[in-house]
Amino acid sequence: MASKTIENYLKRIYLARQEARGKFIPMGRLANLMEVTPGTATTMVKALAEAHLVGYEPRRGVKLSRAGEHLALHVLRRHRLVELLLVRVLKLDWSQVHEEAEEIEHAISERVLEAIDRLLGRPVADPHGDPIPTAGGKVHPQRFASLATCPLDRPVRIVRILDQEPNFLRFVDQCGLTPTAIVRVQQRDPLADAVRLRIAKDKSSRHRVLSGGVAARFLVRDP
Amino acid sequence: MASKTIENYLKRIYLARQEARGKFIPMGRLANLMEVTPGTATTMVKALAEAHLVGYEPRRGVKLSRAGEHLALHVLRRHRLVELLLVRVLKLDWSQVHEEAEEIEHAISERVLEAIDRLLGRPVADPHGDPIPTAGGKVHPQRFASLATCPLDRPVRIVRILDQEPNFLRFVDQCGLTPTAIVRVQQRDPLADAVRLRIAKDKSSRHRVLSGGVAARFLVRDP
DNA sequence: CAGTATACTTTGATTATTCAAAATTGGAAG
DNA sequence: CTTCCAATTTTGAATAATCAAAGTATACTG
Repeated sequence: MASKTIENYLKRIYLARQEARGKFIPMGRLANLMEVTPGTATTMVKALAEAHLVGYEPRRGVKLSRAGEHLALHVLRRHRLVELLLVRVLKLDWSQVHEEAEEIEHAISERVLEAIDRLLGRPVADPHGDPIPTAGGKVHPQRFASLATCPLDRPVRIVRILDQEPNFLRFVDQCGLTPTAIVRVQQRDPLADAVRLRIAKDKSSRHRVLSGGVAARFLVRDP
Repeated sequence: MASKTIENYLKRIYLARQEARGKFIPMGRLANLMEVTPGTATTMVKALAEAHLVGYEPRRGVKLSRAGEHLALHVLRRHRLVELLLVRVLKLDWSQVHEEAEEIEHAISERVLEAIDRLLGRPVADPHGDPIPTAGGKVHPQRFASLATCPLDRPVRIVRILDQEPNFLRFVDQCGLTPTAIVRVQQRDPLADAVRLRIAKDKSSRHRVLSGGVAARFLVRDP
């Protein structure tokens, strides 16, 4: 059985690979993500390599092996189904479930996982819009535009938030920029790095201005 | 924060004290319950004593301190609320939830616990009839008779099963001797160590014979 | 190409939890 | 009392995960 620590390393490596499309994750980056010293990351990764869960090349970095990716996807499945359970059944706040799930994901068996999946009706995305891997370890590849790249003056639906920071999510909630919300980007100012948008369901119908970096964290598609 | 291991030691010590009313639990007994070697139990208990969670007297045994008992009750509360969630919401099998909860109990926060408690409507007992400690750490002291001691030829309601073994619980389920079931003890034969009873809702209305030891694991009260 | 900064790896140590096996002790049996 | 046994405690060692700090390589800079 993989320990909690091993599961977390694999999950982080998987998620890091998403962002930076390069095959190898440098050790410094991993150490940062895991909040450990670089030496710890090196030691741990060498152990993971022993267990054939990752490929490791000194001074280049790590990447997941087939087995490692499979395990990472299982952890992610548990994480995301738990998040959804916490929101939909236990009515927990959207912005808090990530940290809760971070612990629970290591404690639930296949049996409980299946029960959650059944109860929720085989959902395909968690409360942040992150796709839930199947039991077989497949993820539907999403290729969405973001508020930083979608066409101007056309309504789009927010489908995913690429950030789990409670503070950020509370802000998102406040603005009404949650998944399923409909918004329209009115203007982008590259020099000011500003994206100006209007939120559909907002009674006050206020404008909102986000930086390009923040806007890029909202994935959208046609409503 | 108390580790999973510490929580388990405290929980075991608490539960062991229930059975044997003597104040101190001998180390051998604890080592057995924890499935570790005696040396391990001694080491661990000395650490717990350092942390003022137990009182330890060499060659006499351990007992919980006020703080230790408080923590033990918190763990038990988590365990039992999780069991009930698994049965009532996730529809897991009665006989399996104990082992599942054994892991999950260490992973849930106060926030999640409160959400479960609310969702379930502040329940007072888990699926086995075991009382759920309050958030403040109180347990309503139950003083029930058992099938080994209750009056003959009078209907009684099963309210609690003092055993979590999946095999035993499956058998209990099969017989229909689950909590809330109404039964009547027809006869006790001390020499044969046999308790003969009839189950009310059983269509076949069959008799059932249990040993005295097994009968004592069913707590009952007036229906 | 030499010199240095940065990123990475190694080394030596620490904490938590465990085991196996040797040492001890407290009382039971003679 | 002495002897012995069973229950404990002690000792020495192992594993997992971590850190601090020293050493090494890579790449950048002039």
